[in-house]
Amino acid sequence: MDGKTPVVAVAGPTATGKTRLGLGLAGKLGGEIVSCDSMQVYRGLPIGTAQPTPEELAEAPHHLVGFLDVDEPFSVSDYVGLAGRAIGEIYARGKLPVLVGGTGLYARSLLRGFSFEEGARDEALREKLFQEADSQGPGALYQRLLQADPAAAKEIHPHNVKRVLRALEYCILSGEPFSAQAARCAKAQSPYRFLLLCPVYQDRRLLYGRIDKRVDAMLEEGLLDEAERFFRHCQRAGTPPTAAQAIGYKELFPYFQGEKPLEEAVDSLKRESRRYAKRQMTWFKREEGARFLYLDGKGPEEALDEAVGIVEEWMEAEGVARA
RNA sequence: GCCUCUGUAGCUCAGUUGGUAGAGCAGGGGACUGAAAAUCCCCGUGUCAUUGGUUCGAUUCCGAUCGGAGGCA
Repeated sequence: MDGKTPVVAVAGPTATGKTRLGLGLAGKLGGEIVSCDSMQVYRGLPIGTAQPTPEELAEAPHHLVGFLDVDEPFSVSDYVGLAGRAIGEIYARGKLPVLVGGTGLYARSLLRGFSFEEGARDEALREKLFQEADSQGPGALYQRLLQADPAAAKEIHPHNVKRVLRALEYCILSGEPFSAQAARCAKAQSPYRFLLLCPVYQDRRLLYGRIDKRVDAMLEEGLLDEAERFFRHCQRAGTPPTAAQAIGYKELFPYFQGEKPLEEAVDSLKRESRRYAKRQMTWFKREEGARFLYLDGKGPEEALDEAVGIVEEWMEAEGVARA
């Protein structure tokens, strides 16, 4: 047994009951929750980002939920730093860190130990490159990347401006090819011994049914008010906050602008949630070492019992002491 | 009851001057290293309503039948 910090992660598509599952595990195993969600970090958006309710927050200590102002920038590298610190502190307290959330990139970067150096990001440069893409077309940026880092260019589709731009930004700022960083990360040693539990439905219709129901529930809880308040805020703000691209807000904005009837906006919100869940499944399917927990036909109790069984077995095998 | 229009992919429709068909949306698959709830890539066989006829050949033309929409008295 090495001395790495143990982490139990519950990561998977939306609306599969990750929050309840994580809380159940934390309760039975003496854990604290570390969120792994790029949108739940923000304050003031509890309904649309599906943050744990106040009751749920009171059930176990939570970290990285609703702590950031919506106008603050946030990124994977911030996440990995903060989550890593939280996990260390929890373990030092003799508790089990339980990671819960659906942002695949965050989970992978944290768990696999990707490193992010200071200064490899520059808002002004990004803006400049973006304008270049805008005026000369996306092909021009891609040509530049082809020069700077052919290996990275090969991996990125020319139309994917965001990723072409980021790769180029990295090359310019760090003085090394973007692909060199990727190669380093591929060899990175994880600072944790972790169990990645991924709750999923094999029958897609079950998941989609849950998503539709959850959106309706959000609306009943007051999503419209929350989104409209955020909409006003975005109108006042200069640069649009990251959370303005979150599902649950961006689909409702056209309604507030009077461009779309509510019913249509809600339909598109449900559709986007379904597509998001699909993308998440694609991500976690190829995530190394993911242990799937199939939920079809199971109630929350049954799912939790199964999860506890899997985690206990893992703790035993890894020699992780119970809190 | 009569007249006109209409019946093609899950939905909305295009099309074939007769050689068995294609778009949008929905849906499916995939990628993913500092915006990731973002961004990007790939995927279209369906008794052309049913049934007779004309024809070498009909989804396409003609008739009947059954749906749907509108009009007339």
